[in-house]
Amino acid sequence: MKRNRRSENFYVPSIRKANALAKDERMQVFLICTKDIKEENDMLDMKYLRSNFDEVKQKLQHRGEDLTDLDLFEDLDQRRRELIAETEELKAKRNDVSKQISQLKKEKKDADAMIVEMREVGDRIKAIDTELKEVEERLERLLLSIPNIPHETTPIGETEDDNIEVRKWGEVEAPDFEQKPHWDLAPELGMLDFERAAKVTGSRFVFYKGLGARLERALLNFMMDLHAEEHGYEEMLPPYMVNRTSMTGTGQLPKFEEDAFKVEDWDYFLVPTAEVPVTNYYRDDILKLDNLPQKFVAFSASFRSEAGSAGRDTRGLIRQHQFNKVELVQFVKPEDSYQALEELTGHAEKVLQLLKLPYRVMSMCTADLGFTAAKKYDIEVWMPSNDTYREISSCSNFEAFQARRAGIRFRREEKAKPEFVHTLNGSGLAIGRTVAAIIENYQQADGSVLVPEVLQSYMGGKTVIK
RNA sequence: GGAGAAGUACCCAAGUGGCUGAAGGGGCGCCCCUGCUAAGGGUGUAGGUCGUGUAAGCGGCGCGAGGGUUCAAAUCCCUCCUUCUCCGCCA
Repeated sequence: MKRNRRSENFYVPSIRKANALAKDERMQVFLICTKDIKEENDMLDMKYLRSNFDEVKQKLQHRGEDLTDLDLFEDLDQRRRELIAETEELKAKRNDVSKQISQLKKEKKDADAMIVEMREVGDRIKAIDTELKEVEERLERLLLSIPNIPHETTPIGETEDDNIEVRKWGEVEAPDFEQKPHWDLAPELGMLDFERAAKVTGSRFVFYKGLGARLERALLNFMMDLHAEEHGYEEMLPPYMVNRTSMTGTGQLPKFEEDAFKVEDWDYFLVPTAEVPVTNYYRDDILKLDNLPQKFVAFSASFRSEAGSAGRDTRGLIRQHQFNKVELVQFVKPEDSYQALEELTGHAEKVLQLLKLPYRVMSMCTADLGFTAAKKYDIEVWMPSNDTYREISSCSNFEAFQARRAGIRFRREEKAKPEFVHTLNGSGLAIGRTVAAIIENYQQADGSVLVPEVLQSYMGGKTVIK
């Protein structure tokens, strides 16, 4: 019988397993496992959870999540270890006796009694392993459903109103004419066409055209250049579809499958953000210390089902099913991650500063943190049509949460034990929302839109769109 | 899409049921010899993870992945994944 019926390596096999299942069995697996996730990644370290159970539980309470399942942990964990002890004892015996059988056979002696005995042992091992597998799957599901633990500097709160403004940049000036929302102005200027996109695809899609398309492309190039050349990120263009294991690695799955677009007949998903492919780039890798930090800037389209957002931001570029985004991703040593978060946030802010768009930075409270982050800053740009600030970037430190799920580690020294890296990411920025902000903030009384100075060279010298 | 071939440790690679709980090279570490130096000799070299233990250690697992046959699987069977070659189709 195959010996590795359970996970010898707690992180690695799960990835392979999922990939192995990815193609021909995918239909079947999808049917069976959608609600029955078999990933063997865990979210919180089991040993850590075991010895700090009450503390973890208390910290998670601020997130307002249902934690009743968490109480199952201790029982499952104990049962798992009992079963392991049992099966391993039997396997040790089998290994030992098999050697004796081999020896007897070589000497042409009778080994039938031993063989009969081992047959029984084999059956018992099989039975125990079956139960063990079941227990481990339940444990996995449990661990995968536990959100990250908030950092101590994350404000404790119950709603988004408890988010804290960290800083504000730029002056918001009310002009002496009535500003049009971008969804009115841009179609008038021939930059965007929502109606035809609705015809061609459906709601929450858009055609960019003329100088609108040019502006989007200018922003994309401007942002990529800034981060690659000034901020030290390596440029990357990732796949727009990823497999289930990747989505699980970064924490979009198993809990939030309804938010993603799934490719029919494939166990692939359209990326909701470049974070997924870029972070999973190093899945199951052990990085060398010299290679840390690793910083990537990636452009991709992002696809979101916006399930549960029906009726919100129905007009304009703010909430589309598909939007372009430049994403910053970092892999860093644990002790550097909070400084890295400040830097990364600063890199995203820099874009708005150069575009001269007013913004503020909010520290997300425990209730608004999302499933995966330990700490998160949202950068919100001034949006005249809403008469308020709107999120244009989200910068998070996941600490080891994603690294643990995805098996991304590093070694401090040649022979040292691998440790989990910390991962971070942030939009730098969401391009569609930036276009909206520019159109609204840069519009003139005559209905034209000025081109921000830093973009003019990317726009073939154009200074105004009219 | 059709037809073939292959996946073994950092790399190359041997290996068709028990002496392989993985030969042999290369590389790398250490030691020695020699100042004939694009040289010679010796020696060491799974990594990881899980369980157990204060620890040293002990034990389980490991040959792309998953499953099966067997007392026993890198080795036999099934399924899948990936890579390569040829044909077809195609941005």
